Amino acid sequence: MSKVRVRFAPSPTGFFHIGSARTALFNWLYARHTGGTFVLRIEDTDKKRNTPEALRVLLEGMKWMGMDWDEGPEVGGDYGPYFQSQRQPIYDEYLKKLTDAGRTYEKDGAIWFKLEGERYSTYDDYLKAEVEKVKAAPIVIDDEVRGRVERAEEMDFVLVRKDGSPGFHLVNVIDDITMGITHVIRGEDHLSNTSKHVELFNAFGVKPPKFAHIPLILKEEGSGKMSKRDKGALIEEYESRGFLASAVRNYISLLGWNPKNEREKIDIDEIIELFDFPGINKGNSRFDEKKLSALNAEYLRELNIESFTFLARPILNKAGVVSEDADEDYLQAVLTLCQPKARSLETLSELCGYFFIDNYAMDEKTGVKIAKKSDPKELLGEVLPILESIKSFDADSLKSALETHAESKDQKVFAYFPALRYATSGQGGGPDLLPMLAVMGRERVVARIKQFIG
RNA sequence: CUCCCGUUCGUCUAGCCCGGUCUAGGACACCUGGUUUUCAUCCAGGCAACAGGGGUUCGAAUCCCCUACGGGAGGCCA
Repeated sequence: MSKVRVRFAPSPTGFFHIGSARTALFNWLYARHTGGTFVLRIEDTDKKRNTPEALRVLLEGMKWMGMDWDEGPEVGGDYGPYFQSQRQPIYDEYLKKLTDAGRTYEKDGAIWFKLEGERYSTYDDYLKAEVEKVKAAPIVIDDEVRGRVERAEEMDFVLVRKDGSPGFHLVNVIDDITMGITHVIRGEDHLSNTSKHVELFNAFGVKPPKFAHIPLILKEEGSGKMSKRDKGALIEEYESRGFLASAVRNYISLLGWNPKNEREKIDIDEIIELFDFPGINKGNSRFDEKKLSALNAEYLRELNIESFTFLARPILNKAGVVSEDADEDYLQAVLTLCQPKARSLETLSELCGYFFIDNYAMDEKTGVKIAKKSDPKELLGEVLPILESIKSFDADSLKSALETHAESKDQKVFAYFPALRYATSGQGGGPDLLPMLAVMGRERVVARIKQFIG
């Protein structure tokens, strides 16, 4: 059996779309699973849209997701060039084969592919015109995902546009032939195009590769497939929002594929091991950011504190919560407390911002709730001297000192907790209170309580 | 308009190929309870689906047909 060669052939548009990312991912996974080769080919024939910046976005998105390519831009390979814009001589050569075989003709300045079969003229409601159709023999493909699919082309199609540029169907097939592609894994939106492609493979006298048409990702709300403008459609957006690449990759691998072992959080090595065509679903799937977030939160919590700090720092910088030269030890101490509570890096500044800034917001609901039970100022007034005078400002010392005081007042120590938390953080919830106060430090805690009491 | 593909809880899905073990399993979300000083943690429980109809069969989520619905493709976009 020949070695698997798959390709991801995006057209740089300036965005890295989640659907493209998943197509890339499935190709990459299949290559890694089979020990094959993953080729990255750039379909940059549309000169207007294909800027260096657009290419950069694409390559960075690939790298962020951890999808490395064995052949393509930056790495080269034996089947190049890997930019369609540089492959014109190859297209000319292959087009000539078709022309020599009598399978092309010119019309309206463009070059068309000539189907074989009986021709007839008919009115087409979609084209709103009288057109020539062909009774071509049906093309049968044995799709790795869908099984047998039969479809007959009924109209000649354009090979070369009248401006001289080669069309998608032509270049796609020629590139797959010349790059030795063995498996074409792509979105189901190409399933109907496959009969055109197989016609071309046949005309070239080349055995077509295997096809695997994967289901589409539907937009979260409304109908239709996910498109650039839809919420959550862009990979770079997840990156900037602080999602973990491993979580995004894990989530989208589960959109249309299933490991059948009832587990959902799976590391990439295991996904590679399990990934194969039989696990790919036929039905389209709808994107669900909540589920992505849940998975992301799981990944986030199991990060070691160094990695967590490394990722959190720029996010907190950006939110204006932590300065560039913030104290590393304090930052890490705070994050150690916050990490188990974190659901996303995106909301981290809301979760732990008060550790760093003094003008934190006071949550009104919590304020009302606390005031109902007791007078927080009175409670805080009682414990303030203790906090000011305690020898060591650590969690254990605070605990025993506060307990002793509470007993003297015939109170439970917990009676003081809500007010302490609220005064020092403005919130009703957060990390364990005593360690939290210890990390904040005496100076900060005392100042905040004084400020609160007024 | 034509052709192609699909349809299991709100969502992602297991089960379907090789019909009985499915009073349809898991996960996210949601609800309830527990733990906890609190909470966006953790634990337990709950709600909730085989699109509809016809067949085949002793028996169908599983096989066949029809309908409905969803998605995609078809104009020199890829």
